[in-house]
Amino acid sequence: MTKIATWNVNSVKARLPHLVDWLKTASPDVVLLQEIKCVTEEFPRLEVEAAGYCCEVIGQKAYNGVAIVAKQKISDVIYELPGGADDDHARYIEGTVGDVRVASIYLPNGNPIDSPKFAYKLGFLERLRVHALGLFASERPVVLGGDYNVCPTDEDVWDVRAMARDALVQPETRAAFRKILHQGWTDAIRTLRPHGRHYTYWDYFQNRFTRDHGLRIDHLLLSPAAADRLKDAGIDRGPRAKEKASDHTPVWCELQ
DNA sequence: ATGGTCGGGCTCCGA
Repeated sequence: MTKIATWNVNSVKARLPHLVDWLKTASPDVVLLQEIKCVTEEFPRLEVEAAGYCCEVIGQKAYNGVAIVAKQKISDVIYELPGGADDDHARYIEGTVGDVRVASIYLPNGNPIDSPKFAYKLGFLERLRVHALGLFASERPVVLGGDYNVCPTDEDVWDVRAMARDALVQPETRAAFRKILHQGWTDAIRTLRPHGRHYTYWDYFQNRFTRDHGLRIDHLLLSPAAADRLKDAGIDRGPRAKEKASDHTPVWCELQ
């Protein structure tokens, strides 16, 4: 059994105790991290290795940054999403662990929707669609995990009215996400829990977590070869309940 | 009713 998780940690340095703790208690084989918020050289490699994990990292100063953390060695790594000639954001890393190709994706937030940030988000989704097509065609087990900053349906939003102007729920955003899904990818959480509210993110404001006013924006997309092996998936709210928590919590799946 | 709270890096940006 292989357990693969995605977690936007909102600063890997601020979250290091929580991360190491979760590696020990949840014992995932692979964790796809987003928003590490440090340059590559400052990633806490020694502490993660001491917990029994390898890491591959692409960071930048202050913002963004993604990593793959795995018990086994990580090979054939690429450190950016192809097709972004003038894109210097550290938002994509992809590598092979065992026989599974995994990607850690930090999709642009895209707010406000009348700014260039929204166009950048839609452009990134289109680049991801093109790249995902190649991964899909490989017929390998592939897991595209990350903070997609997309609420696929209204059921993934605690308050549709409050979010109406938000980039995470716009029809264009959802259409671009669906275009990827429709290649044949399986949304691990929605497949195992077709109904109900299963949030992965709660804003720091207004005690949103304790009131379960959240969003489902962190996703694990599985290629058919991976989906055939899907045994379980879940959202571990434990880390979000802690003091000094990230605003996101880990989402995981188990492949046989 | 456009607030509220984080993290990073340095007086404000991004989420």
